[in-house]
Amino acid sequence: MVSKKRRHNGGFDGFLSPVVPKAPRSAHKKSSTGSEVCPFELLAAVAGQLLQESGSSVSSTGLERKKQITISEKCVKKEPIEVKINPLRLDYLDHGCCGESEFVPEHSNIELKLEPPLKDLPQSDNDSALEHASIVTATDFLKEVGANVKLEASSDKNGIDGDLCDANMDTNGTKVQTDTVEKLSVDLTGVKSRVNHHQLNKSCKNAHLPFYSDPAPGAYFPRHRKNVKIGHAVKSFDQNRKNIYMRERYQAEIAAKRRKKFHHSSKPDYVQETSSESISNTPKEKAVTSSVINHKSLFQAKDGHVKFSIKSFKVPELYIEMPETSTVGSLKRKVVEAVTAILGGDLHVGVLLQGNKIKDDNTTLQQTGIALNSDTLGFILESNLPQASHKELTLLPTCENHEPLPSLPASPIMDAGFLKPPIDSPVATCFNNQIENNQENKQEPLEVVDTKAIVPVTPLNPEALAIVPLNHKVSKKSELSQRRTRRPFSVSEVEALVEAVETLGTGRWRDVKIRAFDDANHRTYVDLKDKWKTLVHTASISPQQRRGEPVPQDLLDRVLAAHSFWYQNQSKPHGKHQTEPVQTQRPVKVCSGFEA
DNA sequence: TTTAGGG
DNA sequence: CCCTAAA
Repeated sequence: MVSKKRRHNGGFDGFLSPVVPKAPRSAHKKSSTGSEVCPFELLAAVAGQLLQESGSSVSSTGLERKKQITISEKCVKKEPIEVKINPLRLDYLDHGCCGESEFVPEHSNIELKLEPPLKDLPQSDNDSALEHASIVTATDFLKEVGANVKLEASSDKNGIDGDLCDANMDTNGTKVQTDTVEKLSVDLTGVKSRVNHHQLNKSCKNAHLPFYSDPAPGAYFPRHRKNVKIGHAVKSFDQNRKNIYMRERYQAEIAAKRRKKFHHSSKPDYVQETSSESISNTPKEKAVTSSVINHKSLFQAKDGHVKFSIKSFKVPELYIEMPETSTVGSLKRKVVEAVTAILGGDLHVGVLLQGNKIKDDNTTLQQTGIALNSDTLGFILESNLPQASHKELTLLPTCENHEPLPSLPASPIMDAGFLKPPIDSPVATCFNNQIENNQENKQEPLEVVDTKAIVPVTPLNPEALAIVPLNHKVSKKSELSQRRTRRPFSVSEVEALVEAVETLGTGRWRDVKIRAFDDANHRTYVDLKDKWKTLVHTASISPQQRRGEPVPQDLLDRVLAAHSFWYQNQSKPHGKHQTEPVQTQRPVKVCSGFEA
C-alpha cells in the first residue's frame, strides 16, 4: 500500500513532494477485519451449548440464548442470522385446524434466516449442532415475541405435516398466531436442514408446531413464555437455495443504499418498486427463466369486504434462447431484459382462481367465489396483450377495501429467487417470504414486493392505475439491484476531468462534478474521484500495461502533474486562484515507455 | 451528503 | 464500479 502511494509521486519528475502522508480522513481501513469469527463456528458453538443446556435440563434461560445469538450476529456481519417476526392478529377468521394443505390467512410472519457462506466454510463438524443452531435462532426469535417455544428437532424428513396446529397461548394469555407456513432452509455446508414453520391457527388454543419425529430428545428447547412447537425436518436441498434472509432492517438498508447510487440521476429511478410475481396455484411454469417468486397472498374476508395482500407476483413465462457458450452473466442480463420488457409497458394483471384465469372483469368477487377460494386465488403479471388490460384492475375497486391491512410488515422484502417450492401446489401459497438470493443462480432476483405498495391502491377509480407508474419503476428496480453498466470515460471526458482537477484540486470532487460533468448524470463525483485514481495509476504504468481506450500521453502527464501538485498542496481548497503550477512545471514529455 | 480509500 | 467509514 505504501509503496503504491509513493509510486504515484515517484517517477514523476515534475513536482516531487516529499511524501506527505495524507491524513487519512477515514479510518475504516481495517476496522472490521481480522477479529471476525467464522459464522459457522459461532453457530456451532451456540448450537452446541444449547444442545447441552437443553439436554441436561431446562435451565438455560432465554436470555442466555439470546445473548449468544446476538453475539454471533454481531460478529458475523456478512452472514447474519436474522430473525424476524411479525405477529398479527386477526379476528375474523376462525379456522378449524390447520392442515398443511389448508390455506390460512397470514396472521403473522416468522421469518428466519441463516446465511452461512456456503463455500469457504470449514466443514461443519456436527450436523446436529448446526441443525440446532437454526432452531435456536427460531426459538430466540419467537421468544422475542413473547412466545413460548418448544422445539423438537428431528432428523427425519417426513413428518412434516402433522398437526400443525394446536393452538397456543402464552402465559400472558396472548395468542400467538403463526398461520404463516414458513419454510426455512438452511444450508450448512454439508448439512442440509430445513425448518418448516407451520401454521398455527388462531382458532386453536394451543398451537403446536411439532417437530416431527425426533430422535433427539435433547433437541427440546423449552423455557419460553409460550408454547409453540415448530416442526423441523432435515432435508437436503440443492445448493442454489440459500437461506431465507429476513431482517427487514438489513434489507431496507441495502435497498436504501442502492437507491443512493442514483441520487444524481435526474429521474427518480428509485421510486417504488413492486415486484413481479404471482400467487400460488398458477399453473406451473416451466420456462427456464421463470422467476417464480414466492408468492403469497393474504386474503381476508370481513364484513362483506375482501382484502388482498399480494406479496409477490409470478412473472409470465419467458422464453430465452441463447447459445451454449453464453455466459451466465449474459443469461442474467437476458432475463432481466425479458422481464423488463414485460414489466416496462403498461401493467396488466391477470386474476387466477384455482388456476383458471378469470376473464370476465365484470364478475363480482362474490360471484367468482373468490371470497371462498382465497387459497386458490392468484395474480399474474401479463405482458401487453390486447386482451388483458387494466380492466382487471377493476376487480379491486369492486372489493372496496380501503382499509389498510392490519399489520403488514412495513417492508416485507423478499428477493425473488429461483425457488422451487418443494410442493408446487396450494400449499405453496402458505409459504411466506421465501427468499432466495443466490448470485450463482441464473434467476434474477426480482425486486421484492411491498405489499403496502400494492394493496393501498385498491380504490374504486382509475386511481388504481396509479400503480402503473410504480411499475415502471419496477422495471427499473431490477436494474437497481444490479451493477451499473460500465461506461468507460472517453478521452474528452478525461480531458474535462483533468482540466477540472487541475484547477480545483483532488479533494473537491463534488465541485469537479459540477464544473465538468454537471450534465452527465451518470458520472457521480465518486465516479470522478475513482476515475482520477485510475488515471493516476494509468499514468504511472507503462503504456503497454494500459488497457482500454488509450489516453493521450499529454493528458496523463497532466494527470501526474496535477496529482503531484495537489498532493503536496493537499487540503488547500481555498486558494481559489491556485493556478496549477503543474501546468507550468509539467515536464513535457513525449510519450514513451519510460515510467517505472 | 461528501470525502477518501479499500475492494 | 461498488461499498462504506468518517467527517
